[in-house]
Amino acid sequence: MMVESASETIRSAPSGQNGVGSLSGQADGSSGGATGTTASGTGREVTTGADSNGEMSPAELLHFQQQQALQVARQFLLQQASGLSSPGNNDSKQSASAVQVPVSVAMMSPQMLTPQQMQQILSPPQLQALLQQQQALMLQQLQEYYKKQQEQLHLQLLTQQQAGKPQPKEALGNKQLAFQQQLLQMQQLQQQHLLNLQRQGLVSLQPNQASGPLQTLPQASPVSPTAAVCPTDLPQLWKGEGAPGQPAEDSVKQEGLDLTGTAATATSFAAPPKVSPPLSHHTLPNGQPTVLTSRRDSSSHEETPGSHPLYGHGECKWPGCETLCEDLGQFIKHLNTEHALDDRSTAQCRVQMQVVQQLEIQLAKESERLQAMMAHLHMRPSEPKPFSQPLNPVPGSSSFSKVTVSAADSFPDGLVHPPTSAAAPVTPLRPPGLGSASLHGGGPARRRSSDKFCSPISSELAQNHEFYKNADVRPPFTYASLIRQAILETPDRQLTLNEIYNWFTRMFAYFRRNTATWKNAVRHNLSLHKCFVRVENVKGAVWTVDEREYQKRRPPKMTGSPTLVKNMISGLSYGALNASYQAALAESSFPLLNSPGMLNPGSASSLLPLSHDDVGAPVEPLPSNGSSSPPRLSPPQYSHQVQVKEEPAEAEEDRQPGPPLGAPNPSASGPPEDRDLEEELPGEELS
DNA sequence: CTAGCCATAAACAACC
DNA sequence: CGGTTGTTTATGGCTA
Repeated sequence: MMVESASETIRSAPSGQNGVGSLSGQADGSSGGATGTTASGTGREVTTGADSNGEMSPAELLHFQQQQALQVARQFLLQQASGLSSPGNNDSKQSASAVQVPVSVAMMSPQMLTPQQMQQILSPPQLQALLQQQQALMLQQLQEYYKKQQEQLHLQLLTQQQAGKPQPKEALGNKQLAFQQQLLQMQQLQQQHLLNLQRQGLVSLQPNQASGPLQTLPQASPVSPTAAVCPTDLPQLWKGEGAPGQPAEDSVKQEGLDLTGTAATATSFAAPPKVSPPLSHHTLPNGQPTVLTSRRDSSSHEETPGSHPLYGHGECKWPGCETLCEDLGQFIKHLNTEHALDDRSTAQCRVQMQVVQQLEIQLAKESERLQAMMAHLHMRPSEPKPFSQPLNPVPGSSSFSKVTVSAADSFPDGLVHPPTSAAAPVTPLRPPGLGSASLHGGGPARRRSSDKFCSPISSELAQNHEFYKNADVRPPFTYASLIRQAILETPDRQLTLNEIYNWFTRMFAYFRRNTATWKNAVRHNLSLHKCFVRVENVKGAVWTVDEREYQKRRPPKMTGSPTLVKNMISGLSYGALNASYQAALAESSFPLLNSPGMLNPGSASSLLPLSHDDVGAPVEPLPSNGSSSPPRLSPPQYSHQVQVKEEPAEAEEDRQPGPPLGAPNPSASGPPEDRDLEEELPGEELS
């Protein structure tokens, strides 16, 4: 994939390297500006527990504990990552000059660095040592975490039993079983990790434990595949590790292998100009406060509480280092000298980031599964809400650039760099329903073919609203559909170009970067597609959508067409994100979120807190407005608006699906309300 | 192999 | 003059 992207990027290069390079636009994109961090997380907590009872059942309690544990883990990972990102950022300054390097590489944001690239950056032995270190470390930490969680669970279960709450024994038993399995899953996760490493020949641990025990998930047959899939996730990322042959890779490699040369290259992705202060600055303040807490957790047994996250057991824990340091002071010194801001450190950070991301992904998966399980057990409506804590300051429409990002994350270029770290926790979360819209191709989570036309976009969007908003994932929709969506979400169904831009950035973390690119694309689409009509308005020119036109060109394609999806995936970004995304796709086995329709209405609705109204849209089953299948284009149109608020619009929308435009598509001319459209239509229609 | 779609990049023109 | 908004054209990947 990376190769693909590379070639793609390069493709454009020939036309004018200079031009391209100077086009700051490129810089924009490459530097991966603002990102997930910003994300506004409309804390739209759709009934987390408000549903029914007010008291907390043991089950719920358990759930919370689980959640908490997961969050702790998440945060821990996050910290791990963020702690690393800073030094990496520092390095970027050096690479400023090396921007000429493979644009492709430069274009990648840190988190997008593929293992292959790592390889290029680091010498094999280095890499290996590094990885081993990392893995060992991570595993250790994970284990600790799991242990903890397990304890918690046990405790909880005990309490439950003692409390003797009016709980059907049977149910309890089920739960226990489920949780135990979940625990096993978690453990398996570790094992898988090990396996993968072994597979790569990176680690030589005994596989003894790696005999995957539970495919015996309680009920969900369709779910089980997940377990099977997991193991492939990591390799996905680390693949190519040992494969010497890969042609594409070779070609890339030729461009430079030694640290000196390539490392700089790799770093170039970052910001060009000056970067934050020296390493010392980061490592200390950065690591101390945050990491300390988690650290204490995991290493309480034998490490000095006040120690540096990278310092333990009297030695430097920097990947592949192991230098012995008598005390923290010495360690700090060592850190500043040996692991100062240089290409190598940067590269190593990346590797670490990858590791963290992978783990994050896994964690997210497991936690999702856990939720689904609990949901199934009626413990509570599962909240697909993936990201919970870290990010999500509400995106002030304008105060966007300011975003709240840790000092370490902000970049000199003024952009908020997608702090791999910060982004990491988010990205791994796969869009819950993603599979649905994007998997037409053929995942288990298939949709009725007719769905193709049915604007999966709005529902899709609604369901994964949060996800796209925070994760730096490219939405699987075409520009055209997105633009349309943006416009339709407006009360008067018209937007100025700038407003459209804003919508994009507001709704998708992905579009907070590469601005030059997608804005151009948006404009291009607006001009190109007949379905977009420009209207002179009081306040200038606004764009509207000609539904009929849009529908016309609808059939052949479809939002989330395989092609598109594929493209998007490949373009997704070379990194964990991509991995997670793909994993998600591959893992279409997640029935709970992918296809609500597969569940009984009851549970389904409870499982999709985002907006039950959406459920109707994507899931055909709801004949809500009569002719809902093929012609109905409008409903989804925007019934979603997860955000809620534009009541008037909604009203309008509702109207549409119904009699006016809803049923007969081609003939139906927009609802009478569309004065704007009407204006346009005459001319446009004929064309 | 071709036709359509789609994404990107980029040149240009008209405005502000 | 520089940025924004719109149009167009070119190119290449994909899928049916």
